[in-house]
Amino acid sequence: MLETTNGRTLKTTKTSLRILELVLEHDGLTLAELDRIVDKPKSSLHSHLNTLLECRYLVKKDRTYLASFRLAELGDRARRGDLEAIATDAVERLAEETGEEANFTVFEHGRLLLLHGSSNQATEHEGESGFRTEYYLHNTAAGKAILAELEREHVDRILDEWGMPREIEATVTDRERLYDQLDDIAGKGYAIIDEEFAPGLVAVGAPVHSDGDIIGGLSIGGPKYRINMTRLHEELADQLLDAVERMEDALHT
Amino acid sequence: MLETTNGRTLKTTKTSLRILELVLEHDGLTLAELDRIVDKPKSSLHSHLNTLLECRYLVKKDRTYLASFRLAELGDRARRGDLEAIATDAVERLAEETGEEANFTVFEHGRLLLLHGSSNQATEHEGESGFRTEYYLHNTAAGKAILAELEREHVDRILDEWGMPREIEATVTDRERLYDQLDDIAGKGYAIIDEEFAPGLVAVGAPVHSDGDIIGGLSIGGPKYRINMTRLHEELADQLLDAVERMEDALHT
DNA sequence: CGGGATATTAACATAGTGCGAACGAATCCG
DNA sequence: CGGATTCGTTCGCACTATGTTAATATCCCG
Repeated sequence: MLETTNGRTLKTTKTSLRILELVLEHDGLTLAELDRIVDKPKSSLHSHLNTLLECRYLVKKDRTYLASFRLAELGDRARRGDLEAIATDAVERLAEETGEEANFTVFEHGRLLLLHGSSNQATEHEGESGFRTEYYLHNTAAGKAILAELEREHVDRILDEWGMPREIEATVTDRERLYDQLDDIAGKGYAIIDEEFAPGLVAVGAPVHSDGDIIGGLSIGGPKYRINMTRLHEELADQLLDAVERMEDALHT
Repeated sequence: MLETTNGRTLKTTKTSLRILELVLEHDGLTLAELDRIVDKPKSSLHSHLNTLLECRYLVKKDRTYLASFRLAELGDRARRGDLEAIATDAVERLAEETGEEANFTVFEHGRLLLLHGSSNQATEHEGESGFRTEYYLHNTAAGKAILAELEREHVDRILDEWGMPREIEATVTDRERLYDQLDDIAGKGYAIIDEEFAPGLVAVGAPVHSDGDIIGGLSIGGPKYRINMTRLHEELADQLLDAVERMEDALHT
């Protein structure tokens, strides 16, 4: 699961995929609209769109290009069913036990992708498109816990690639300070965030392993007025680590 | 939703996507394995894999490339939530009413993709990978009903692209015979299949429209010993057409 | 430790892409 | 209703970026 960014990389494919993602994000685009977004000649864009059409990644309704339903089905195949089931169980049970919100995120390419969260059942991003599903490592509980287990060199590669954008005031944006925190975390096996991601939000997180490497992170969080630091560090951290252990056992088959 | 296959098409992107799909189908591939499947130099394949890695469509675990979880999330965005909900309702209700199996499929690029079927709850292709999710038009009830509504020229384009593979003995594989059937169907608004798709299976199907064009097809089917031709043509066809009407109303918002 | 398979990098020639511009086809507006 | 504008598609050239072959590096097995 290492990601090294060297080696040859095909620009044609890259821009095709970029265009695909733009169409996805905008829920459909026409050539002219795309032309306004991307600084490339119309004719070029046209070739890319046409290729994506022929490969059935897009569909054309009148003049606007839309993501195909086939893309959704391809995406489904990318899900590893067992992980999804196990993670969902773990999250629901943890949420139940603690009364707080639990999440499992997949660790991939230096970021965390939400697989299942207890708040929004079934991960349907229903309605509002503003729902976030991808997180940084430096400002999330599970993320910091994961970073603490990686070699410093790897941490650096990730930070180089993604940076450490400030989410709110308390977000750590200085590498040295983050390194210090990671050293603290390393022994405990879990990390916390204290309003570093969103106002009033505190959380505990820990990595989940399978087959020797980190596949994601489990976390519990809630409003600061309900969770004080002792509860976070003791009660919740314990429950979290138990849940992680159960998950890892379940994955071990 | 027309698909015309002319215009420039980028070979680089095409092979990249082909490789992506191969990785998907095989649930992970190593470079050497891929090399055995695809007749291209290893180094070329390597560039493609590397590009897909960098774009986060793949993930590398040891030496095998796997579809990323991010791909699954991208796919989710391709789903139009309203359609999914409406189709699911329609299918479940129809299955309940008739006691037979109902399906809704999306019409795209000359094929039908299963959105929801009453037999397997929630469209999870759990377990067996052999589960089919993509159908031809010429040997399915909904497919024939759709073809009957298209202009002959369009029908030809689709048949040219996909052919008319024989599924079992009774499958229509002759264009002229299919044309005749389509003429029959045209007036009725629904089509039937009689063991043309699978042994013992009969079904009725009809197109579902939204905003003027065909977006998919609804169908009911079951074993021939339980469904005789009169029930199929009268009872089930009626219930089907009612369900289609309800779906189209629901979609009209 | 060494041999065979596998992955990665390097260098080169040309196919294939990017580009600009010209053409057509819609669509808007007075 | 028709001129003007926006949008989509096609064409041909230049040159970049890809495919390829070959060499190097890494891994994995006994």
